[in-house]
Amino acid sequence: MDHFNLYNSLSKKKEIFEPITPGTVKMYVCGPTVYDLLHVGNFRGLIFFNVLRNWLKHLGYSVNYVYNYTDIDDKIIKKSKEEDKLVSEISSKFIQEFENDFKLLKISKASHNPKCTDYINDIISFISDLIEKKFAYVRNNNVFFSCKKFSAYGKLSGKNIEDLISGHRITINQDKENPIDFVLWKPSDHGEPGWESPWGRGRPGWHIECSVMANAILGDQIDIHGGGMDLIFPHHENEIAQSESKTGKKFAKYWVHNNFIKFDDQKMSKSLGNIIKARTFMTDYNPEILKYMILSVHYRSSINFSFKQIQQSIISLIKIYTALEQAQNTIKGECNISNISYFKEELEIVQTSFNNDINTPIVFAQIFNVIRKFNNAFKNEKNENIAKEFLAFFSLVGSILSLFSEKPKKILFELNLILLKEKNISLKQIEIEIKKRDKSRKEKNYKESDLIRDELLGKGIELKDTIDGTQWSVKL
RNA sequence: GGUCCUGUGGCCGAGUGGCUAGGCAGAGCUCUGCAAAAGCUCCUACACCAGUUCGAAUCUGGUCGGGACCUCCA
Repeated sequence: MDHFNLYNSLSKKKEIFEPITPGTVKMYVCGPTVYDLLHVGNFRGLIFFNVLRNWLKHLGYSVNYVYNYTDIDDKIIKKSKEEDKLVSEISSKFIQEFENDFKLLKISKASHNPKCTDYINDIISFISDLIEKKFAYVRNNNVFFSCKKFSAYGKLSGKNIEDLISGHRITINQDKENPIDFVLWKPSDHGEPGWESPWGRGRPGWHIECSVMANAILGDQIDIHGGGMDLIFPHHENEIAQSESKTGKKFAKYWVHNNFIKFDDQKMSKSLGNIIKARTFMTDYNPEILKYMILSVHYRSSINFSFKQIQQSIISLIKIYTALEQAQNTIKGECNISNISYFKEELEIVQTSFNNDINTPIVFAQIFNVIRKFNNAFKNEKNENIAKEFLAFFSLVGSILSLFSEKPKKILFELNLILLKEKNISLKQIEIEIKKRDKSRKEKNYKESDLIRDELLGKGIELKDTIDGTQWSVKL
């Protein structure tokens, strides 16, 4: 695939990617509502869209990437009441917490991280414009968007207005002309945060902020708009309605949506209590594992997290870093190879796969092919050039995936420690046993040394004798 | 009820008309004091039924199963 093909939720097809303005890409991804720590699901989008951005940059585009914070919302207000704190205290706390989590991922930041409350004036003038153009109406200090005025309503989600009205699941609001109309501005009660507006003191509705911030920072038309697939309706549908009604232009050229993370085959949800916070995951396991797991499945398929899957990912990462360590140990001096020839074929497939709607599972398949090829070449002699090319391959692919930049020795130890947690043995015990065994081996008392090794193996610990001494690893 | 997605080997997971990824697990071999790592080899599947086609996991129709959205949600 010579061109970059990207699946567009709007056309439900892969399309050749061509930005509106040649050479530059404007990308907006809906960020979190900041009222709690984020879960791994939120991070799936973040990790995927980072790869998309990296790939676009690799293709030579200059990318303007906006990832927003929704810092005014009913959920934040609810939390502020529960905790008797200011809304701004809650939101700034969780923005900070998010940024702390984000740093652990070691991926580069978006170009902009706008906050909704910094754009209240823009929101007010955006809404005023919609009222002027008769797409919105005022009722009792509320402003509603009139969906039937926007004839293309439903084009993203494939819904039609009649079906939505006949559905029983829409809350009837007396002020609405039509049950499916949605609120652009609503009044704030005493004690709730609010801003003066032509419609009284109030705050923005649920969808307007993304339209406004995208417009303020990126302009009337953007190339890529992304988010989780549950945002398709109503959030993104409503964004289209607002933005296109205001500007009369097509809002986003490509709509890109990532699928969900399930846990033990169930959608993560608060009611089921199976939410995994990103921080918990990264503390219990490792950010590298999170990135690896998320990218090892195509972004439009759902992923299932389970303990077994996590273990498998750890094993795969150990395999990768073991080879990286081998290569790094082989080369002397700098590794500054720009031309990869030994792994040319695999690299081409990698590029084709990224071009094919960011098909990361195929990229991983190539990574393992490259590892096998490298190990094969190293069976007989240690060829420094191949090691350098191997590292160059990983440096290139790793920079797009934002993976594989850890120090092998360090992460291999950490990964094994994670696996060790599930075993009934401590690191200290293992070290003592290894010393005992070394002594026996030096005395050529192999019967004794094998006994020690077999006992450890029985507990799930494998020993391997290397030139650097005996090392241990966890066997599943 | 409406709209849409999906069903691949023991497990995970790509592939969307012929060449049949990759990982984990399992078996055998090479290497090694014995192991491990690594390599080689094997295990080779596409829910079911019909149709289109020289040829289908891949297209079409139907059946059955799983899931999402329609309500805040990544």
